Amino acid sequence: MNYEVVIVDDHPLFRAALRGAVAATCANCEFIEAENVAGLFDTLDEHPHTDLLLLDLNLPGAYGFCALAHLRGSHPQLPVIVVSAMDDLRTVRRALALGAQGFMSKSADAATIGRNVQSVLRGEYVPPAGLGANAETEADVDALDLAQRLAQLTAQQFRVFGMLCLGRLNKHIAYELQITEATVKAHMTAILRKLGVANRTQAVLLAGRLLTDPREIRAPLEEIE
Amino acid sequence: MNYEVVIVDDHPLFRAALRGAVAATCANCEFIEAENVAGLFDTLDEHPHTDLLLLDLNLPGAYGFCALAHLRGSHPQLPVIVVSAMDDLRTVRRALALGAQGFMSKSADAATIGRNVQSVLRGEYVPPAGLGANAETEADVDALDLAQRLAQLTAQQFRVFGMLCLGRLNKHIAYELQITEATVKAHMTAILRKLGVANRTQAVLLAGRLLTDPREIRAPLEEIE
DNA sequence: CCCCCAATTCGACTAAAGTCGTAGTACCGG
DNA sequence: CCGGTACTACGACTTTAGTCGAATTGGGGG
Repeated sequence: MNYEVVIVDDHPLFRAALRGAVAATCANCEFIEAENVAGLFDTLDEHPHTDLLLLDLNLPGAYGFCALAHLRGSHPQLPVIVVSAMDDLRTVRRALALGAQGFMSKSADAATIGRNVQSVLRGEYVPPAGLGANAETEADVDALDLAQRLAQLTAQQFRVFGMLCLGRLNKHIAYELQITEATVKAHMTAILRKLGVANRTQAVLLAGRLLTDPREIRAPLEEIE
Repeated sequence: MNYEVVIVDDHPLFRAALRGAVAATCANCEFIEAENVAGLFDTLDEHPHTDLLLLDLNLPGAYGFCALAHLRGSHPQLPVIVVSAMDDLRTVRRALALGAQGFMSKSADAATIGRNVQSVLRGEYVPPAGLGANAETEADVDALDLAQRLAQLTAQQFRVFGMLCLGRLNKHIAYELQITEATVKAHMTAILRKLGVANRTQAVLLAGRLLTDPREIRAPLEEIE
């Protein structure tokens, strides 16, 4: 069969490697590539019948998780496999919580990659082996909680939320979605409620915590004085 | 001339070495030393006319970045040179983003250190030489540009910006700073101009790109009154 | 078939955010 | 002493954000 596979990564070499690994197990695959989030959505507009998306999380601007959230709204049916250099438990959980059908470390070998892609193309759900074995740290719970709040959003609300994360005005969001500003505001109210925040600024801050590199978290703050 | 220079580092030997390197180019410098963040703020209270602070980032507990953020609020006009064992690009640009006037690697030689200190004492902005030389990616230039925009903020504007990054309303910021909401809005307008963005949501997004984890800047700024 | 529920949409209203002009103050060089 | 400059502060407007109530649509059960 003929599959359309979109690959998003900012490193041309890695895109090529990924393409090679998938092609080895899928002779008739057609590949489309993008190197950033903007390019990704352009590509999806041009190829509405994409069968699979391989998404790197560490894109320029670090909007990987936001893009994933946005995808849930704009292309709910499109299976996504997250390909990330960071493969710690927290990152994996957040990616899966945001609706990724699969997760692969960048250090995975070609055979594993090909196998996972095949599985997802068949409609399977492919979390990495070993997930669920480890105990949850407090940070994990926090991130999961956040992701689950995001998961409550409806499709349209996800689209609004995605543009909110780009700093757009309600007016612009309304124009993009072909609806009235009043409607955008209504969605915004629902989003704020579901995320448990008071205004759009706090919503963006909350989204920023999803983009946070867990390894960077430093010690608590009381002892400063 | 007589400069008061505060040196903060937890290793006595390194403090001595730093003192020697600076003294070689600044005969009349008076040195005050502290070995942790608490000692730093005590010292600054006792010596309110300090001309320069040499701050190690790798203090016990890794509160270096927190301290830097706190300093911008409590002692906005005090020039700070960050001295760090970690001199990767990410660390450098975060330090500069938080308002450091200079950055030196701990592996720098005495002559370089003395020269940089002299430059900063003259009011110059001294990012490390390596930053311009080996940092050619678009993201790096972007980050430096953003850091310099942040450095344009006045003391009061920085306080407002800090609370903005907590998601506070203008009303609350006004209450905290003991000024009118109208004044907060005026500061906000200036902040948005200097950062080159259109509204507070975009300002928060911009901050998120520089300060990977907003929680690091959060606490110190909360303690400013 | 009808009812219920959820999603989407919108208009009218209130609250918050942001702009513009202006004024006081402190500081610096001539 | 005086003019320029930068920071801070505020009031009056205009624009944007957010809430509330309500109408519409498109499915599932009973």
